[in-house]
Amino acid sequence: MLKLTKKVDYALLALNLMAKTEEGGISNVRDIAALYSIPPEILAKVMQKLSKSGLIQSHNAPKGGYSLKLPAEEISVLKVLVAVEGPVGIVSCSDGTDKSCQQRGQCDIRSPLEKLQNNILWFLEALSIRELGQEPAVLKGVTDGSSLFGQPLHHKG
Amino acid sequence: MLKLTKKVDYALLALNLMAKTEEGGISNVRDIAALYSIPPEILAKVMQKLSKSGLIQSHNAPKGGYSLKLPAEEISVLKVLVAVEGPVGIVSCSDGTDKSCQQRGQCDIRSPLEKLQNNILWFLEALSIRELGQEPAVLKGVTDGSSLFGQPLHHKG
DNA sequence: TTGATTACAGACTAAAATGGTCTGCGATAA
DNA sequence: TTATCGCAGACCATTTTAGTCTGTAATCAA
Repeated sequence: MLKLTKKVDYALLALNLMAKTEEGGISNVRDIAALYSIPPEILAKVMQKLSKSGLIQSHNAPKGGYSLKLPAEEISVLKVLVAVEGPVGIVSCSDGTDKSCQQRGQCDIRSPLEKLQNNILWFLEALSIRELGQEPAVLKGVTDGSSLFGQPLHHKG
Repeated sequence: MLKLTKKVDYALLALNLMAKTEEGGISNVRDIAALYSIPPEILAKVMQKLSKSGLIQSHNAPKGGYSLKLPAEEISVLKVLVAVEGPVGIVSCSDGTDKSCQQRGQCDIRSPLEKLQNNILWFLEALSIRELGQEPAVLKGVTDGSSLFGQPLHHKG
């Protein structure tokens, strides 16, 4: 629960690798899969989805493969996630999946949960695959939760 | 993916209801299940887990049921989540589930993902079931992502 | 022109997580 | 002593996730 799928993992690993290669560099599925011990067929599907979503560019030919279609700074983790797995929602009534929620009439916690979700989405959108491959220090503004709130509320850490 | 389970939904609905009843009030499974159209057997299991985790107190008798064992302000959504579903990790290598990650040797995105996860956990810990039942305005500090960061980074909303 | 190499496409199966059902036991207060 | 509540766990169905298999299409180089 609340877990990223392996396909998303694979996509992030691949994109992180591509972000580190020189501008316009081409990587192919076989090599990436071998490097990370990923089943090539799975990675192939994942890359095709990224391609269809316009995040990467395919080169269908010998010595071909994929290259980033956008600067690494403009490819957010959220975009990757949506490209690979579709719309994201921490509760099913918020991603268009659940058409007939049994609790809808009586549900009185939807609003805060949706706000919670918005935060998560915002984080995912703020984090690019460029930052993904950088050292922790660079990520401080995005991912160090300890400085995010004015008032500590009820958190005891 | 990245979705809360229905059991967690049910737990939050039940706890939110209990938080709104007067201090020390007792609610029983049958009534709560009926109110929210939840299968009673499922809710029963969920409540038992909450009880074992010390979040609520059981009263095993006629006219019995459950009452909050802690003030609603001190029961975080994260505690509920862990009580019902166990340890939380957005990637399996970070919750103790995955003992033999194939990518471990080559993985160079673990650190940022774990920081991302820490943020999510922090949010979940900062949000209590008391806030869960209050109007959106009260939640501004916790759940309005638009004011959380100093620098906007690459987010375009 | 042919063949090796790459991506594209989708059916299919296996495994795991999730959601839900069923049955019986134990505690307690009226 | 019995009806009402929680406790416990086996069991099954469904959905999601992960992975496999087969074949097609595009492109470049020999």
